[in-house]
Amino acid sequence: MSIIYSRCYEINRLQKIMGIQERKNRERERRRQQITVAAKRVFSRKGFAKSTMEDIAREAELSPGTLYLYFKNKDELYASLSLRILQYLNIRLKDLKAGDDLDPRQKIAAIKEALYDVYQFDPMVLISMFHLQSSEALKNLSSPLLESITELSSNSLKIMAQLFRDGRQGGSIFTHPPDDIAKIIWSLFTGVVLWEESNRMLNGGKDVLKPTLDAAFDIFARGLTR
Amino acid sequence: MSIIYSRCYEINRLQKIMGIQERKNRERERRRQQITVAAKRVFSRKGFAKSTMEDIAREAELSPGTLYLYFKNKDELYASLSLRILQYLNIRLKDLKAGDDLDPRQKIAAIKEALYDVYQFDPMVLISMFHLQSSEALKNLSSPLLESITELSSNSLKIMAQLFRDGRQGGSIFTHPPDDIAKIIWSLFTGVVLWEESNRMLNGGKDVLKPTLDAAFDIFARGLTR
Amino acid sequence: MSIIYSRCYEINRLQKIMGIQERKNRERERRRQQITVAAKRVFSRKGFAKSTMEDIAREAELSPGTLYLYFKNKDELYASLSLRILQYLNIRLKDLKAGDDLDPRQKIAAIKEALYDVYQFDPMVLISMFHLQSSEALKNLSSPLLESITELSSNSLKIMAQLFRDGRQGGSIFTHPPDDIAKIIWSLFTGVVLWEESNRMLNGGKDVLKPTLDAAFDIFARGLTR
Amino acid sequence: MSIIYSRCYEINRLQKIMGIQERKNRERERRRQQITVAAKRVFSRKGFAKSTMEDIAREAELSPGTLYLYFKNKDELYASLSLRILQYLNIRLKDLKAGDDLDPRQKIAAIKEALYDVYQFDPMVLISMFHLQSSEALKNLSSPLLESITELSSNSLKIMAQLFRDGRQGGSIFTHPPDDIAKIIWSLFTGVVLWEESNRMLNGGKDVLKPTLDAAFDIFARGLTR
DNA sequence: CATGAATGAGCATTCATTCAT
DNA sequence: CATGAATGAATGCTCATTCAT
Repeated sequence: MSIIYSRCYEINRLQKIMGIQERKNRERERRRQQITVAAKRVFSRKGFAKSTMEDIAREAELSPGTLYLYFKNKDELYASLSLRILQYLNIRLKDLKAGDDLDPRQKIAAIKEALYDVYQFDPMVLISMFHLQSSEALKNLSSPLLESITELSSNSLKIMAQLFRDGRQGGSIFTHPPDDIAKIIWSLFTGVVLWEESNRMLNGGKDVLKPTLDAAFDIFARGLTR
Repeated sequence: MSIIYSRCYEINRLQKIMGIQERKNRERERRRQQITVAAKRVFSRKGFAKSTMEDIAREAELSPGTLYLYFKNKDELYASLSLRILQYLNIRLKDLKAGDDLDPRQKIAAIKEALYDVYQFDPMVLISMFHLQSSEALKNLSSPLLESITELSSNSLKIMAQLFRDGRQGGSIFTHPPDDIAKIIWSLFTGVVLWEESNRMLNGGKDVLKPTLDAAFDIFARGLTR
Repeated sequence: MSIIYSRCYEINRLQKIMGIQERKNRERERRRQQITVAAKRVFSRKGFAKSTMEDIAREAELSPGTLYLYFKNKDELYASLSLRILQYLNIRLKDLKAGDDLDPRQKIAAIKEALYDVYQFDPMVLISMFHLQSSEALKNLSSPLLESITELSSNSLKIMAQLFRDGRQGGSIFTHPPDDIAKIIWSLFTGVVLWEESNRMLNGGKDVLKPTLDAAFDIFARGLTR
Repeated sequence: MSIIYSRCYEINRLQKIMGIQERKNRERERRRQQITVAAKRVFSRKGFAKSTMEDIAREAELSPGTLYLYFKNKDELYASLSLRILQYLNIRLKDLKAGDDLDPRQKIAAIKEALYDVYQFDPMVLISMFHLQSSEALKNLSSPLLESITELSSNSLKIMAQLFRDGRQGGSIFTHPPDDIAKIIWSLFTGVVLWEESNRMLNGGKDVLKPTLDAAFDIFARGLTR
């Protein structure tokens, strides 16, 4: 009898383990998203420093305590926003590199589009990412998160550099090493975004990021090949 | 002792009668500088968010209350740091424009030096300025200060644009309008500074700002003229 | 599989029909022990104030909610630890009193051993019991638990007093009433334990409880009889 | 002129420094007392764990922030209560030792009075001191405070031991070393206080500490000399 | 002008407890 | 019975700002 009983128990347990774990994980990921989305909204509305955990909790229709079940602290919650955008950048660049519908030169030209898409993907968070990166907030992050950020960041740069290397084998002659080019392109991109952003904040006015970005990359591309 | 004391009184009275307004003003300006310098030091040491008004007061060897006699609030105190650097940038660019030892082409090349000097002048504050500009802190500033900032900022851009216009009359043919070029150059500069800064913070490592900046401006300059 | 499943159902039904109340009770008591043991371990490791219900649940390999099926609240859970030690003390003293291998004088001498055994039985919890007894925590306890504690406590004192009364009939002449002696002995015991404990915490050093306790009881015994 | 001026300045400054410093210190000490008294009252009323810093601030008719100008944190505030009582004990014992109106035997007998006075001085805080000493709270204290506590504590013990040593030279023959006697007396004292305290808390009833203490010390004294 | 003690609103974080599953 | 995710009140502590002296 005890054998049958324990078997029943086993079966139930197995059934539970099978289906439940993945549903749990999906549920958990959904909650994280829910919080992330709320955080982004609050942050856009009230600014980084003025947003409180309670604001975010209210926006997410959760209690403050719940936030801490999914994020270690406020800094990590904010950092996780940056993570998402870096992941997106990474994916876009990987796809670009892997794609076979473009020749090396075209791929290089397409980097600009990828970067602009990143901005489109989440303008506010992109801005905040610059905040984060140049700030003391980095010191409070847990190492796994910090490592993810640095790795994604350096990975994106590496892919860009590789695209330039491929371009060189495709016949282009660049004036500078691919690694340098990659990081300067990224700097140019962030610089323009920041400038247009602060400019719009100071003077109001309309969004002229796209044309400015086009001009900047146009000049840059022209100066790049010899 | 009482004799000395009464004499002191006389002297005070005389000083009052003389009533030199300008000395007052100069004195006042000296105090502001004293505070500004202290703020900069504290800020460099402890980071923007972690610095308190009391820290600054202690560094300035003043009391917290005194800070508020010279600055409306913490945000204005910090913003005033940015002001100084913008003033420096402005002066440097004005001098460059007014100088007659360089021809238009050389002047354009000298812009890079001017920008790098701005960074040298006060690296930490330059970083913080980017923070400030792209942030909610701008909303708390009093209009006079905000106007000063925007005016200095736009003025610097205008001078740079003018230098390019002069260069055009000096024979250079630019691919883009001088105003656009000016703002893209500024963006490139800030972007590179931010990148190198955050990179050093994340990965440690040595300061390679200068070579990166050289490379960036080199590429850019090459792409600029046709 | 469905066959097995339906059989499981049968078994469950049978179990219900058999409905052994006592097994339920024994099971319930086992769970309480499981929790109590876990609480003690956590408490010893992290200290009274720092231990959370979740810590205890994790240690007991149960969920936090389950703890509340067996204990009304955190205070009661902790109080139940004290209960166990008082029960032990009670049993030891009862046995001592009932035993017929010692004469009255020897029994009195054996009290010291009993008390020391209580300390050995669970040092940390004994300490915590003093905390509890002299504290506000008592106010939050439910009356049944509180009554158990006071009853066990007073019972132990009564047995000790009885031992002294027996000793008087055995020829010893005590300078003070047995009830007073009993409570002073208990006080001496707790005082020495607390002192050695705090001393070890403050100054580090090795455990010298036993010799101190011996000396204390030695002096006390000498002063007791006339 | 500048000499006279600077002299005037010096005189003013000296006058200020002279009178002000001591007044400041006295004022500061007064505030600490104010807070300490309030803390003691709140603590007596609501118990150690349930008292909040805000409660204490309200009782002291101050704001929460002010408390932190005088005490590093909650633990230190509470520890400072213990400090006062240890200081009192120390003074009482020093006076006892220094006094020349009692012979060595009488001094030893007077220890009991001193200890009882300590209890009278501040019963609640004495209790809390036992809490503190046997608890994890010790770990959070700053070293100066911790050192003061341990030093005062050990000092008191040393004085008591010395009194017994003096008694030995006065002709008394003790069964145990003076150091051991001192610590056992202290243990006996604290044990009795705790017992009576918890007993009154559990059973209500009137204060019978004095007679119990008398009895305890009576027995102990009798056992002490040979 | 300068002071610096006092303020008190504000916030991140914790954790005992509950309840739908 | 058991679970454990969610709760949300509670709290220690901070710090920009004020104001009586």
